Amino acid sequence: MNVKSPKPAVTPIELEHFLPYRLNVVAEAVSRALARLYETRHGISIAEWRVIATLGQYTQMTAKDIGAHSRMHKTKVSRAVARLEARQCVARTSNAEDMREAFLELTDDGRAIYDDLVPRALAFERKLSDALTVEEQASLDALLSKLEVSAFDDVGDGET
Amino acid sequence: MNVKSPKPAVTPIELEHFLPYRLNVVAEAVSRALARLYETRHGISIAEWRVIATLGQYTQMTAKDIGAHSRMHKTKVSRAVARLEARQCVARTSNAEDMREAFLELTDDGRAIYDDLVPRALAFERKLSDALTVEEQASLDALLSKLEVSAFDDVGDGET
DNA sequence: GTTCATTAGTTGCGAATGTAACTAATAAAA
DNA sequence: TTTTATTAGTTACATTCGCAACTAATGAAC
Repeated sequence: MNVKSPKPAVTPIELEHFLPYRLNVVAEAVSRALARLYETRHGISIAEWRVIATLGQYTQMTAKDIGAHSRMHKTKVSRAVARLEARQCVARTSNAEDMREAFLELTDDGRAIYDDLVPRALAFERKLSDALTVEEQASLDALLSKLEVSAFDDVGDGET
Repeated sequence: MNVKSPKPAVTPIELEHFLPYRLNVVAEAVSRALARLYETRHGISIAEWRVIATLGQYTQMTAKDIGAHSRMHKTKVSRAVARLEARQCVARTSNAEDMREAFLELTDDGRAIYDDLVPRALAFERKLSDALTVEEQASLDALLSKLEVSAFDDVGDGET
């Protein structure tokens, strides 16, 4: 009892190998690089890009559905759509059957942005995953899917 | 010339399989769940956790080194450290050899938080990667490393 | 030693974010 | 029909973020 407990000495975490940290660092680096593309070419944010991408793929959708599909908070969608509408990239048609919601579509301007960005975004992705073999790419896709399930379901309601 | 060019018709991107999007969604879900842990137990943010984790691992460091190690913008580090200092979790000792910088260390309170969070963070990670086999975990780690390199070096200074 | 450049760290500012509260419309209950 | 609950979407508010500009200290050039 002469040494005053020589430090709690928890085995430390090595941040560099801590999965949540690593995922975040990679995702952030990728997002940032991609955002630069959207921003410099068309002055749009990633949220705006996601709205455009969703409408480019599905033609017509409500804000709620866009949010569900692109996994964005409804206020984020609302504001992204508002900006895009102000810039005439998205058109709103209220639904006569349910006046709470409105169908959103790309305008010609919006589609022009989409058409311009799609090949570049794909090229970006290709360049990114050039570091991986085809098998690795497939593997990564599968692993991300598993993590996604795990992250949304399991984690977050753990013990405590 | 009777049809007015039947839509540009770029092959659309499927957002659900677009790597940057997927990485971001997974990373965000994981971060959010983990942040809830740090927040509810100790009222700290992820940035603050990263500072604590870095100091927990390396004992003493300057703000600059913390930023480099945990890949955070210097203003983010500065503000996180300021909050932690105000809460007596981090102590600052200015370097007599170079008065611009200061060495940072965890106080007892800071270390208590660290000691409390480390096993929980590791449990969280374990739970998360329980969805994967051991080989898959190793594979993911390697793939993330490759992507990290790719994202930081290659991409971002492409053509245009 | 004096000037100039660089570096560590902080702060002002505008933009972006999520929560919670709100509006307006629909649906369910009574 | 009238009340009550739910839903789509917007907005007020507080917080967070990164860039750019700043301060203070060090180092380099001369």
